[in-house]
Amino acid sequence: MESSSTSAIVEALTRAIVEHRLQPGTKLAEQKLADHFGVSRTLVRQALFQLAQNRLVTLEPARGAFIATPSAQEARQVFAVRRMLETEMTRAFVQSVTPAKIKALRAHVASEKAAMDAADASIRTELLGDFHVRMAELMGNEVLAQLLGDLISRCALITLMYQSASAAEHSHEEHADIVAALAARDEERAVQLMQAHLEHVEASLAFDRKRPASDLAAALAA
Amino acid sequence: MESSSTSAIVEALTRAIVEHRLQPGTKLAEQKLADHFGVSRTLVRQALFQLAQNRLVTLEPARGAFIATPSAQEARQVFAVRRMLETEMTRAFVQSVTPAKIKALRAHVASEKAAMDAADASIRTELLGDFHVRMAELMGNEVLAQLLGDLISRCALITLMYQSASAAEHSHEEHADIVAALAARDEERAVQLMQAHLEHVEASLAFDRKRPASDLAAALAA
DNA sequence: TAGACCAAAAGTGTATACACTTTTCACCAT
DNA sequence: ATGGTGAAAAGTGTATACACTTTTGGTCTA
Repeated sequence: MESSSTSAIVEALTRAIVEHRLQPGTKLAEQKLADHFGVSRTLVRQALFQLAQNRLVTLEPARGAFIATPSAQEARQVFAVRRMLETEMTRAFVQSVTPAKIKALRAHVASEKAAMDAADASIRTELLGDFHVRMAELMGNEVLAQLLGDLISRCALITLMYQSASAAEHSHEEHADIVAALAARDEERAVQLMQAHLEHVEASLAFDRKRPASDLAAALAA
Repeated sequence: MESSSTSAIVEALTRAIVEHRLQPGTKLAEQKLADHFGVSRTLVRQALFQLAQNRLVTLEPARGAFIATPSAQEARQVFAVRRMLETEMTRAFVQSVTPAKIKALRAHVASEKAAMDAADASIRTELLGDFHVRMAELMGNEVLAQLLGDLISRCALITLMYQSASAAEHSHEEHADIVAALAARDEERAVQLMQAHLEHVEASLAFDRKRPASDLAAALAA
């Protein structure tokens, strides 16, 4: 079990969704995916089930799988959970901070800075999300890292659906500020900055959008 | 898709695991499960995949599915995440407390009290876990409720593996104290009590156990 | 022209088939 | 007795088959 083929499909589709190559609402026809990946529908179905559990895909009985279209309410709930989790994660991080961890975070923020200038939006989004996952990983808590990773994947989908024109692209600077507070072991300031950061990201969303479904073959070809 | 058969199997197995009728490490043979539920292996496999994502089951390639045996490290990580999440959940609960919500929690604590005296241990465990899920549900945040539900299922498995003779069975009283603090809108006290409660539960575990695998057919017959 | 209706096409849901891997166990050698 | 060997049995991994549902698209009717 735990076929590598299945997880390869899950990863390919997750990337396509998180990198915004597949629009919410897009139908994921099993046979088309099977043809594309060169496997049978069996493996595709397993992958779709898994994605449905991650809430990136919605399964409608007898109708098929679609890229999820999270409601504004669900979006707010996801952000509320992130605030809860990351507030306390930040506190715990300060308690167990080391020079090596700060160095790792600074390195990540540096790579964000590099991506800011040149690369395309999808890579930026991915790196900005990874900052939070990296914090969790550095705490050595895999359960936390996995959980937060899932939430942040959902956030990528939410961002795609509701991002406003002036999306908060000062996230990178806020990350840098958070790292500075962590390095100074200033717990209250770090928590404050993290909460403000998450509120900014959420506030930058415009909960009144609609976007067209995208072309399956074209998105996966990339 | 999203067959009701599959979710029925998931629920039956989850209950069997959480209620301690299936011991960690027990092999879950696909054909035996298929025969028991009167379906084909296809549906059983879907259910096992889903349970693997919930971390109640471990899939070993070409060897099959087994009831998960969470390590002591994983157990501590799960509890650490619960503390993070529930600390902030408690704060938010106080912020949005209403008489109706307090009433609902009191009703739950009352049903715990009733179960304490008579019923068997598995029902007690289930009710004690449900208290935390109920809090999440009352906050109207389904994302939070689902997440916490998953974590608490894992805790049930952990409790099974590592519970000591003198398991903290004053959880019920601690729940009552928490509700009292919530009703008084005493945020700091409520948070304090919740953190202490989770620490007590974790502290009651003996991280040095081993238990035998259980008999599949007998456990599911119940 | 617009709408209802129905058959064909496409797609999903479950079972089954088959290849390949792991486990079991009888048999043999030491 | 003990430990290794190999074939049979059991079990998993993937593909395919088939029943049933939804969608499509054309035709008929008002």
